[in-house]
Amino acid sequence: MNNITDAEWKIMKVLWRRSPRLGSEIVDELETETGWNPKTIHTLIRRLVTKGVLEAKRENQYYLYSAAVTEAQCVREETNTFLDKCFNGSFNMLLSNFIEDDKLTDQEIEELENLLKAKKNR
Amino acid sequence: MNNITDAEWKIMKVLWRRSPRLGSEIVDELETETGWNPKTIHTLIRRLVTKGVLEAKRENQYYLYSAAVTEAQCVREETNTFLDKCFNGSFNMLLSNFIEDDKLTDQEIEELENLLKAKKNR
DNA sequence: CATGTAGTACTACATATGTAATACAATGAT
DNA sequence: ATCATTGTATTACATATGTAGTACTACATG
Repeated sequence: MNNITDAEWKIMKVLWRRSPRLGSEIVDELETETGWNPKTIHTLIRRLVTKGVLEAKRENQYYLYSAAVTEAQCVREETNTFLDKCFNGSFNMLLSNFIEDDKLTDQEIEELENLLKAKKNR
Repeated sequence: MNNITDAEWKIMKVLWRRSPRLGSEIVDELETETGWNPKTIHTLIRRLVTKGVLEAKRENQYYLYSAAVTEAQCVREETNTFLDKCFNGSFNMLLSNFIEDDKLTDQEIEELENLLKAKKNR
């Protein structure tokens, strides 16, 4: 439903790895990696809370933040948006494109075949 | 290199289908489908020219627009951005996710297997 | 020739997004 | 008790993006 921007996505990833967390923990995880000012990180957190995809529970004087939507849901939405934009919504078109582009190693192709085989047998 | 936004992408698609085209032809293709005002369409065209992904050749008093980047290039960039965001850049992770999510019909799975087989035999 | 119409050039404006700064308050160290 | 630090709340501001509007111009038509 609610759009999570690229910058916000990085916050969500931290919370998807483990929730709940204090703001300071999120800052610790992201400050070096992203180079963001802690203020920036808190702004992003607040926006995510406003969007309803993060939950904030006040514990004493601080907030504990948790992901309120699953990564799977969000990834699914992103995937659909991406497929619509680039491949008219067709996953197979993406795949053919990828396969023809020689983006996959032989080993990856093997793995895929096994995945598909396993899927069919279920 | 240059970012093509979602709205701009629709313009590009028209030009990728056939180039060059007059502005009026682009408007004709998109006005009904998108509900955009012709002025809006021209704004998007101009931005794409500024970004260097469309070429504009003056023919008499009008411009003829052509795609200056291939769809394949753009799709590749979009794909990489998407994979990085959602699947740490791993195409196989996307695939497993998709397959487990039951997003594929049996027929699609067949098609994929054939694609992979064809690829391996080459 | 006078006008309407449509393309071109430029401008506008709201919302989104990235990236903070400021103001205030509570806590922890002197 | 005081002051520096750090969260919280609010505000700021540039650029991006969606979505046009205005001004000017030139062809097409009555």
